[in-house]
Amino acid sequence: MSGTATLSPLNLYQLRRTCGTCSLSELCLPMGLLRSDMQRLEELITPRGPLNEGEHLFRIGDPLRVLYAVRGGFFKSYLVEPSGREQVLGFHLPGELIGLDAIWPEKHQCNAVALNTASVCELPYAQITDLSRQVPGLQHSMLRLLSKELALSHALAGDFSAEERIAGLLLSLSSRMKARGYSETQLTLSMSRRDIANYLRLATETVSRVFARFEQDGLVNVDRREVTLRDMEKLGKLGRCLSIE
Amino acid sequence: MSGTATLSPLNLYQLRRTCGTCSLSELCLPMGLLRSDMQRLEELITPRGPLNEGEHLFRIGDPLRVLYAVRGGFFKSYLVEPSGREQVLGFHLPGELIGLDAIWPEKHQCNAVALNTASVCELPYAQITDLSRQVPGLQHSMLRLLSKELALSHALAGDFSAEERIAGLLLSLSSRMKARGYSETQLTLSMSRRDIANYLRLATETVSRVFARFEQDGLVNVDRREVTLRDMEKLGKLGRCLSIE
DNA sequence: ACTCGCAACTGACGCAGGTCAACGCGAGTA
DNA sequence: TACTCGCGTTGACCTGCGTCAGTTGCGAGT
Repeated sequence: MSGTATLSPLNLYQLRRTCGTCSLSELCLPMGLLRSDMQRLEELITPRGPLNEGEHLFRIGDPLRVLYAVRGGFFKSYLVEPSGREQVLGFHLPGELIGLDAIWPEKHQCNAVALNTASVCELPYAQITDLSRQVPGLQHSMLRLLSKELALSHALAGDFSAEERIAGLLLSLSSRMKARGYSETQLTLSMSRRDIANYLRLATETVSRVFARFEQDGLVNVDRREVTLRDMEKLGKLGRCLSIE
Repeated sequence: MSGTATLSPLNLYQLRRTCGTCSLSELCLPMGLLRSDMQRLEELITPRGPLNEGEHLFRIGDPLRVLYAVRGGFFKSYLVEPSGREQVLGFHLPGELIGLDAIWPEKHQCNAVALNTASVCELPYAQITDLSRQVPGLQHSMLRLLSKELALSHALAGDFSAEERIAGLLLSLSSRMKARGYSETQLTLSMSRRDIANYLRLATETVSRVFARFEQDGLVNVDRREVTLRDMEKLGKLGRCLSIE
């Protein structure tokens, strides 16, 4: 469990509040900024947390006041259709920005909720865009992040089989965890089977069955929410199309 | 056919090349800009056309040099999966921007092709972002357009039945045509059944069958690519979730 | 008028994955 | 220990849509 230590609530307060010393700065909004520009960004940022599991960052219709950068913990974003059905849009790891889809029309288009104990940085939207006018790199970062999210959403939209979707999700989580310094083969899923199924547009039963089949075929080991990726090559063949980043 | 006259090649050259007098300016990138700012934007823009049906604007991997604003005609964007399968990402009407998903990583992520004779405005990306630093409204427009595309992509990702998807597409086209001054009930589909099917993640046969069923139930009249929407209310009930804008 | 080619339509059939129901299991609670 | 509650798993069954194959109809070229 030492691998996930910095995600635990105990350590949240030990994280420095400056981007300059934040281990996530190379993944997050300040990515690639000059030191001096990064300092100007830091002044706008307010840390917030800890949030408990199930606590919401924002809800559909809330006015866009701040964007959020995940600092620790996992989030999911989801929308609620008129029918009442939920639709999970994504899972958000430390270093990732949440709320970008609210820029038009300045209201949040989805809900965002913590999947476990978590903390974030608040980035006041108006001030960030002001600053981004003076700091070209920042402007580009914003556009880049939005553009990337769009590409991801496009990739997910294709019609893939249940196995491809699940392999894709596992690979995506794996590479994102690796980029954050964790093991790329030992994953702890923070989300329920229902969230996974909903995100991938499958039934929870199908997720269970595919996990079981993957285990039988030696692709993974699954123990509740602990997953070990055993055959990255085969997983890669299955999930290639779906793993951006 | 007079309703679609301004989309025909003959009239392309009669369109003024300035945003200020372009009938699309309220839908397009310059939306909401001051007159003086709009003029600065105009100076960056190069008109291009006519493009013939099947001619590509750009292809996957092309470096991002310019963004394109559709001036006349229809485009589709699509990507090609490693397996060789095509995946239609969207249809683009006059006034809409194409190429936004190339901002990260500065290479086009998809192909864009004219569905009929068409023309565009070229917006040099580097200069647009430079200008957007001085013109806050422009920066916001860029973010807004990207954010909107993201919301649309999210909406399309849900698991909807074939009927809901097709109703949603018809409604989306209807409202977008209406915003451009055309009839909201008389549509001329510029895309083939295969493109529609591919875009909606269905089989072409399913599209045929749903069109037939809709016609039988009095929701629409279909004659090849001419579609008349007859019962907007029922269509709305079916497709509500899918029609953003 | 004829063929050729392609887009669109239709019917028969099969299957991936959804639905429904039963059950196991761990975590709380008392 | 027993009782509940939610999550996850498994099996039996069902169905919407994909696949395949065949037909129709329009436009272009000769």
